[in-house]
Amino acid sequence: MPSDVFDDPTDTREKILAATYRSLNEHGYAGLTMQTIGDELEQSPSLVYHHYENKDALVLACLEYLLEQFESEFGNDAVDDPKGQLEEILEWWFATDVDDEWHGFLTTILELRARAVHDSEYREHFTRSDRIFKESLATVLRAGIDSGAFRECDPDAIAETLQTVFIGTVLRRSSTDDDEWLTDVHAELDSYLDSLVHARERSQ
Amino acid sequence: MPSDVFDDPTDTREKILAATYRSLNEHGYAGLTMQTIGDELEQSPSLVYHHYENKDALVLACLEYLLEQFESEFGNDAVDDPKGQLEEILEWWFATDVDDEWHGFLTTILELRARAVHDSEYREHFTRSDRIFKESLATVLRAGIDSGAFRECDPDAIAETLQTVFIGTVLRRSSTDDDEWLTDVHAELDSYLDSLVHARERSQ
DNA sequence: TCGATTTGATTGAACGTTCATTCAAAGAAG
DNA sequence: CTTCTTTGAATGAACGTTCAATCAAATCGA
Repeated sequence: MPSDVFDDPTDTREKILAATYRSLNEHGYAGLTMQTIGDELEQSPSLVYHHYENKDALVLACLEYLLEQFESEFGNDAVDDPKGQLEEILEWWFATDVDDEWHGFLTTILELRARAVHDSEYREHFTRSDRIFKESLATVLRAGIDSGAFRECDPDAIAETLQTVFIGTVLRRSSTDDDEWLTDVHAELDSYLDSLVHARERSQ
Repeated sequence: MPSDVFDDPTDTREKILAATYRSLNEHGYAGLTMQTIGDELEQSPSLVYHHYENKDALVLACLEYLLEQFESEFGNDAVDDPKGQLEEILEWWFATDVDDEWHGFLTTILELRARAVHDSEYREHFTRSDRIFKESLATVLRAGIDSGAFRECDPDAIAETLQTVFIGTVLRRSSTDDDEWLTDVHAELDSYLDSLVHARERSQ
């Protein structure tokens, strides 16, 4: 996702969101000041106040924008190859050699998630975004069950589980220097899916 | 763990750590000021500087203290009932009606973990603490394999996976308003352990 | 068409606050 | 008296936010 987002923002509001995102990426939330946003924007920090109420409103708007982007990209359209799609998602998630843009994106979102702990506006956002993301996973699973690629299982429970693992993975990757456990977890998750989700050989 | 920690700190340094922990719990890292620590301590903020270099050194010392506490409590002593112990850990983790002290503790640690994203000192701490915690889980698993309660499986990989799920769970709980997914994830994790870790009926 | 007027965008300077940190001096203990 | 502990006041930097002042473009009236 990170690539195409904010690629050619035409209007000022969008430019500001882009600058906010870049600034967030570079300095993290703790290092995010109206000044760095202004620098990134190559315009005065005061300009931002002409378009957004205050700093938090700005960051929330940025978050909202990214979510909309996700929705329009991965919005639940028809799933043609559930098994392949699930594998693809896992590959994506566990890729170790992934370019830093994607990892930076995840880390940025993660840092904002930490703010949700003590800020209800952020919490509401992530409650919603988790629901959307989970639904997106569950859709793939349901399609697989319908097509016989997956056995009769609880798509919602599995989607929630996958999401929890994903989130845990992102957090661990961003907050430790180790990476070796990644392949272990990936392998275990494959085993889990193999034995509980993927249809048994020649059962359909 | 939260209960007994900092229960009767005798010397000043420990009192300061206790006050830091309480302040962290109440206001979160973002709201942590030398002033609130002083208030909690019922002494002047300047006193803290007589004992600790600066704010970050203090928070890191606090984190370190909590980790030592964990090590001395759950340090790898002999495991007598691996299966029961594993279940106990899971119950603990997924308990929804848990008193807020435990949840507050996890949330506090989590918030500090978010700092690790942009601060290598914190990152080093969590790298180490993850390793310790994982080893603690792996010890239980290894004991189970030796005793025949668990089948031949990769204890390290499973421990890493469990830990990833745990961390993901804590993060999701602390950053969203939902809780329903908790039981789903717990159930899936049980299935996973049942089919891949627990020994088959009457196999030993 | 051309000047006047409004509107929105943009800026730089300034304000007020919060906070970590320092330090000289007071207090307590032995 | 000396040493360690503790304090209150002061410092200085960082930062979010405000605002009066420009400026360009659009709108309008005649």
